[in-house]
Amino acid sequence: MLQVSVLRNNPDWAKNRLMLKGFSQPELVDTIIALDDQRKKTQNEFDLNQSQVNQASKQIGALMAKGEKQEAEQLKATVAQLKTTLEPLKERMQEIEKQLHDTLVLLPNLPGEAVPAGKSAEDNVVVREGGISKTLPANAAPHWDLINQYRLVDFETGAKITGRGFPLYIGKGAKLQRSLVQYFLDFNTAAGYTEYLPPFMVNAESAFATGQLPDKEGQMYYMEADQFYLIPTAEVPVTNVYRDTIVKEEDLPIKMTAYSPCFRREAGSFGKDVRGLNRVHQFEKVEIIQITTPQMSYTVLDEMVAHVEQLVQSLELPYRILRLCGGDMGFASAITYDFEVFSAAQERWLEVSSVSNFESFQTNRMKCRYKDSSGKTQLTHSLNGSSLALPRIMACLLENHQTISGIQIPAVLQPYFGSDVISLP
RNA sequence: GGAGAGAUGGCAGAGCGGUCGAUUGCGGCGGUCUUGAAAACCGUUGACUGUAAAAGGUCCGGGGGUUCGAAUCCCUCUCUCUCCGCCA
Repeated sequence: MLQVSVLRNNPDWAKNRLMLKGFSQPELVDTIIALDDQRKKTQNEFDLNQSQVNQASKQIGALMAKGEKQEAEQLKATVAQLKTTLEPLKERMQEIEKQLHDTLVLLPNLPGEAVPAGKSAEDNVVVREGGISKTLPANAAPHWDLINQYRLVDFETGAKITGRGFPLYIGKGAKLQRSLVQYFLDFNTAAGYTEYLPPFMVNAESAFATGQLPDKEGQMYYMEADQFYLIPTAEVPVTNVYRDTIVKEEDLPIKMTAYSPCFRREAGSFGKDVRGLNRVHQFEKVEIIQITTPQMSYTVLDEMVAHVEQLVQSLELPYRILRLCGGDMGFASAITYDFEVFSAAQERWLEVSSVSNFESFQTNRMKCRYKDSSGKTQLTHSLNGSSLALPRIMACLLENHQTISGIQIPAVLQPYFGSDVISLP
């Protein structure tokens, strides 16, 4: 949620930024400022009245104590009179505040100055490429075939148990998932991230705080009976650890990591994009999250990008890093870097990580603040990134590391996986 | 699922209809003392809103009510703890 003060300070600039993100109603900025003006005015009127009521009530108390009943009764009548104007003012104020909030919540975060203009994925900017490209055997197969050959994932049985997009991992496939999770968590904790294992369902407050509500309501699975949402990412429960808190400046940055399954309805997706492990309703992911001061957040962003890059490199995969253009960014983000790994057998890039700085967009919703050196309370900045999302990493591992004699396991994973190759059954 | 107890500032914990935004202790910050530190002593220390700065307003788990006046009384919801039941 944007701060009204930011919009007030420079409405035209804010509108331009919103348009860069492809937001279709920049005029809402003016609506918000007008509502805020009304709010202030009404608040002022209300406060004035309330102040009189408060004073009179005190006097009544004093008069009663002295036993001057007559005067007290007179004052009571005055208060009753005042209250007839107070009530409608209060109602009006609540109404305006609700309108203001409901409108404010519709605005996406403003993209930072470094964000390139553009509408879709084609306009993203490649920041750099790296990693190892291997020459594949002549009969190289896409992962959905490899999965069958090596008996790693059974989509049909998953569909029988639940539905399409709920993969059933089997044997070495299941173990590879577990190995990756373990490895990623160890890699993150070694870099100073504290490991969390969060609840996999959240309430509406938490989903609102990180920006999933009201924007992405339809993308989440919802438990009607208990009013819980299945998490689309560990970002939601873990960032909410610090909802409604004031942290000490010396405790920043706060670094957290968590594994979780992620549940996404992905309503409306279809075609070859969803083939195999490319897009599923339930997948595993390890996430990194940081809460920092505004001054540090862009340094921290670079650090997180470097961290994820090392992780991708260690898996011996060819990758590239993109800076997303305004139109391709998420609702809550101020700047996002995507990591894509080249899937040789599919001849396409697959997104495996997304690292974003949310600045104060989430923390303003969450009321996560800190006291700066001058003693003033200020909003913190929040950032997060995947390190990493498993299904596509698995897809790329299988495709890029396939050889005639089996799937080679990267050296860093071997201690976790317990062998250096997956052979045909 | 059933019964009971509770929810107050960073923490602990008073407060039982007016003088309570809230006693006190701990912690934090500033100072005195000290070569320095500790101890002791003195002062200071909630959030939000509002303003040029004030004043003013709101907040004692959430929501509603009674009253001129509510942290205090009533209703309701949520959560925590204890006991019982069920269960991995």
